[in-house]
Amino acid sequence: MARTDTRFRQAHNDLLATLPAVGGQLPSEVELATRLGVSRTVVRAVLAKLAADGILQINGRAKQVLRPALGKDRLPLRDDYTSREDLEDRFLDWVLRFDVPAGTALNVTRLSRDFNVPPHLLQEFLASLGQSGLVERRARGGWRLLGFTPDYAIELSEFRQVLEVNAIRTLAGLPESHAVWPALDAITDEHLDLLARIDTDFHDFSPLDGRFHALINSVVKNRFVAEFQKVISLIFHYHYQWDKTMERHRNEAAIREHLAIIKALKARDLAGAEQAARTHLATSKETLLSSIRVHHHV
Amino acid sequence: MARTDTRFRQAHNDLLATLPAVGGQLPSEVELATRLGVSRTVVRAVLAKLAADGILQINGRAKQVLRPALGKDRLPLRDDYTSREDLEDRFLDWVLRFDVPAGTALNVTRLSRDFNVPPHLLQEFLASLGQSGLVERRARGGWRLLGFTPDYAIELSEFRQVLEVNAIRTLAGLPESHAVWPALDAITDEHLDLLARIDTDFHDFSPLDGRFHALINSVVKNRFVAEFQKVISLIFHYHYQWDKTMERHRNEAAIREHLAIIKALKARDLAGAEQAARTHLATSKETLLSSIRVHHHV
DNA sequence: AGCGGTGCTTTTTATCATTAAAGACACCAT
DNA sequence: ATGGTGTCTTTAATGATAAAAAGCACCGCT
Repeated sequence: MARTDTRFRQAHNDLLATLPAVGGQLPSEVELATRLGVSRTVVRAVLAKLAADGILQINGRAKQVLRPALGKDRLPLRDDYTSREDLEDRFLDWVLRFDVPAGTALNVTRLSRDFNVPPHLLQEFLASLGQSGLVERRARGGWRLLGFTPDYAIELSEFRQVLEVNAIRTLAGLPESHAVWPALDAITDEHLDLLARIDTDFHDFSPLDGRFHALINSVVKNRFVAEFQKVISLIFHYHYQWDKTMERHRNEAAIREHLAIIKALKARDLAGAEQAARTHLATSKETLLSSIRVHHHV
Repeated sequence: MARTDTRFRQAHNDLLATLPAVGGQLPSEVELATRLGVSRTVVRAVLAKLAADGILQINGRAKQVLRPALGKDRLPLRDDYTSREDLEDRFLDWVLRFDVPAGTALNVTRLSRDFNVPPHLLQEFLASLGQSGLVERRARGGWRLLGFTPDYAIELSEFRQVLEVNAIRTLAGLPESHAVWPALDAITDEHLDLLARIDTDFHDFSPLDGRFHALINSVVKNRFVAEFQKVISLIFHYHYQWDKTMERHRNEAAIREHLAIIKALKARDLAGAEQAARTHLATSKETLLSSIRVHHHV
């Protein structure tokens, strides 16, 4: 058919929930529209419905409440579609977790059913993934999953290294007054804190790692870098989630590598910092690769 | 309605064009499908149509030609939609050339009419542009053009510099036997050749520039780099097309900068090559920026 | 009995008509 | 004059639908 009337139903229920007492008046359509966050068209449809249900009496600009709203006046909402972000998460989860072989043809209909989104949005989502190289348009219809292969992981890691080493260089050249320095101090403390309780809390490392790399990269103000950083952190983050081998040991080592980078940066030792960063990124790359290999051999 | 039957019509006409003489036989459906590049379903539809038109007599696997094909047997084709590549070109052309202000809301219906593509494909195209930062999804429907602003150009140039300096570093470390060295020699000659006839042929520089940068970047085998290289060269290339100020002088200077980079590379002078590359990229950036400014003030 | 072939069915995708929603404009009432 | 409503136009999301692809089963010929 056509667009869903979710918007209308939502506004309808929202208005019912905040209805004035019997005999009270409702404000103008424009104000209601602002309040409910919808267009006047929707507001008018809701008002018409309420009038038809005998809840309101509408007469020009007078909108008097005739009776209180009952439970059965509420309009049922269909369970909502998955949001764009959820979709991204769930799709990556599917690709990375279930080890979908490279080259698999993607079935838009099936996926959209599984992920509970209109096919339309899935299509758009796949198109937006195009640039990340995980997925490809087939010549005559449909999509092909290129997959999260070792090749892919290597190239992603190398690209990450280029970006991050560049960030380190930029950072090392920043003046003392720059906000990044106190932020580095703060995150150093967080690292030391976690290190002290690493035996029990090593799971806390993943978010800290994310914030550390985000901080480093934040000094490069560039929309392209930022865009890629999103893909990168997404993928690395996902792998942290399910590669449990040697997790405690790995995380402790990574914390020490982070601290080495920070130490060199604070000493304004560009060469040292760059070297430390390369070491750390190489470790990350190996971790990522080994987790793929382990996964592939399960 | 539904899918267009362009595929069917095309196959129909193609088959007519290669029809054997009267009395001859057609090969199997599978073979025809391969030959025409379509599925068997389409082939069968075509054969049925030809039988209905009295051109073929079909009897089990015998497909005999009854009469030659006439001009009026050909099915008319609707003028075809714009291809994906054309769309990309035309869209960028529109954005860059007509100086669409940043923040403009894009009208999918109108654009799809103007560009002669189904709205559907335009949607997909806009989604795929998402990553390049030129366009953004609005909260409740529609798209917004973020536009090709000076900010955008600066960040693009900086990103380009990060990638290309990295390529230069990689290149300088390659062994003598690597194929890039003879390729560099060859492109050096092309530069010298163009330099000799620069007064008349300065228009030939743009493609040469494209090939030079592509060669430099070709040593980095990375799908993410390659992806971005496409965006970058597209945009720089577009600007070359219509910024005619000082074109001859600019191009001559650029050729000399290219030669300086090559010279340093061949001397394995990494620092020198990097410096020369930075200089050249800075010039490029200025050119791009000034062409935007000029354009904005027209 | 095997294999090249066809008949038929089942998916799956691209397109389009339809409807919800947004926005614009003109007019009305106070 | 200003805040409001009535009405119309435009636009985008959605589901129905037709085209194409892919799969399955069987047939006939050697």
